[in-house]
Amino acid sequence: MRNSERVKVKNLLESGTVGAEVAAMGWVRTKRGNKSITFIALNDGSTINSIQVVFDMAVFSEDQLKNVATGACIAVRGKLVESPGSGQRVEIQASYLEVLGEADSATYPLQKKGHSMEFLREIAHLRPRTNTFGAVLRIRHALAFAIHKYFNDRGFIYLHTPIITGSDAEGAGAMFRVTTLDPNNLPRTPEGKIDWSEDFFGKEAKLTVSGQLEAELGAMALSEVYTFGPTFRAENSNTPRHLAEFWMIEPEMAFYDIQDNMDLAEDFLKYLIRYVLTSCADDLEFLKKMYDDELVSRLQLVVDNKFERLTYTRAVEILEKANQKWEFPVFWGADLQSEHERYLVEKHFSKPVILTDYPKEIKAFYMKQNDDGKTVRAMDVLFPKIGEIIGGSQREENYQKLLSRITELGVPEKDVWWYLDTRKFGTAPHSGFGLGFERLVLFVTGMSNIRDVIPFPRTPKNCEF
RNA sequence: UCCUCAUUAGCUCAGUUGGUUAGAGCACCUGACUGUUAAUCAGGGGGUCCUAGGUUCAAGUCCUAGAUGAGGAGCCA
Repeated sequence: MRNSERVKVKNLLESGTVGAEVAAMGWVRTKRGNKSITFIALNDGSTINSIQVVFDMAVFSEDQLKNVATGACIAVRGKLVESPGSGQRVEIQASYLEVLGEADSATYPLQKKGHSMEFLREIAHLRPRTNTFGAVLRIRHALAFAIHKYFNDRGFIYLHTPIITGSDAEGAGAMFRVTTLDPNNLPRTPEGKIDWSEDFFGKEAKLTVSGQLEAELGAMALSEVYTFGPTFRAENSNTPRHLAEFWMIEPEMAFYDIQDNMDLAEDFLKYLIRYVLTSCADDLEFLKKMYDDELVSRLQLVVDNKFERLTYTRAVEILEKANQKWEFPVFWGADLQSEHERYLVEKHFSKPVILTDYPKEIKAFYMKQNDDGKTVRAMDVLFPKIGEIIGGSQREENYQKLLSRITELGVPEKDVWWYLDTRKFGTAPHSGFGLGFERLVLFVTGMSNIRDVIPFPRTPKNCEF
């Protein structure tokens, strides 16, 4: 059977004409039956739902169906009929069966019954075949598509920033080294240090931790740009919210101040969630039923409410007055801890919160300094359950102020001369933010571990598949 | 990286104050059943109790170290 004959399961279930001769291909989820009739639930990933294929054992032999067990891949042809059973609108009355790939039922690891997420991580090559991962991966795709659509519809240019970087100044954490040198035979300088001039790029190279600095270069020409690509952090983070390799979206906009930046971030997040609510309703309903009863209402909460905007200073006042014991003390100048952020979002305001104007000491060198000399125009968007989902700021566009901050923090000027150049030649007020893609998928799917919202997670001590 | 917990059949787990031959459900195999919905019913096979030491007449159970996993924290997106 050829693909041209095949109809996707989603189309058969939603709009298949009763009485039509149809063909389908997919993987067997379950088989049940007796000597006279066999039922197979067939899934091709086009939807969470499987189509029921009915085999009349007067037409098919037991031998033909013997090796068609959970996990096998088959092609079937038959008549689409109204289902007398209660679980589905239509089913295929099979007249032809082709086994494309058997799956030995004694050794195939996936069963009809539930598996733990930990076990499924060990078989990440097969877990897309489960209902849960099918739903998560379809939602992940929908979000990725919606991100491009949102920006494209608003005239943003998709800018491909480098994955390998020679700059160590991004300041967002430990980096992975990229080298072609033989670790057992490293070239040395006369002083005995490693001679990086002998390496592939003639200098030390790393995997990027952020495309922001390059995105700013794009914004200084194209006005509005965004990046959407892989990002790497070599931190030894072992939490349900961190990956060593993850995807990040970083819009960067000329002429936007911090208010414009917040407006964009809020509108963007609401658009994405609304998109999934309407286009992935089946998958969300499944995840809600299986894992998280409040999933849809939590998404609706974000879409329906104006995000609360307040300054860091005001937030510290609220936390100091809160009748609550903190593991970490709250005072002006301290970085806010998870417990503080969660209190603001989940207890005090009960909706997403945007905090602005943080002390400059706890934020990056490129953020625009306020006139008070103490704070910078940073903004963090905090969400229920997962905490910080977006971090951004208005950027410092004044050459002298940026240079003095760089000097204060000891960033080598030779590493960022090109970044400083944008402030020398035609500088402009501009802003941007970073959104961790998997954090967004985590929030939208209600999964509890970030390793379960990316097909092949990379974490400390884990690089299989 | 720190703290806590866990590791027993393919999967999920039970296993009492240390004591005879380590159990259950599901999965798998065999059989029954003329429309099932994670089908049902009957029977069967299946174990390096994470690893290495130690205590003891006796260790799945107690002690030490390690490995792996999870949760919390930090770092952050």
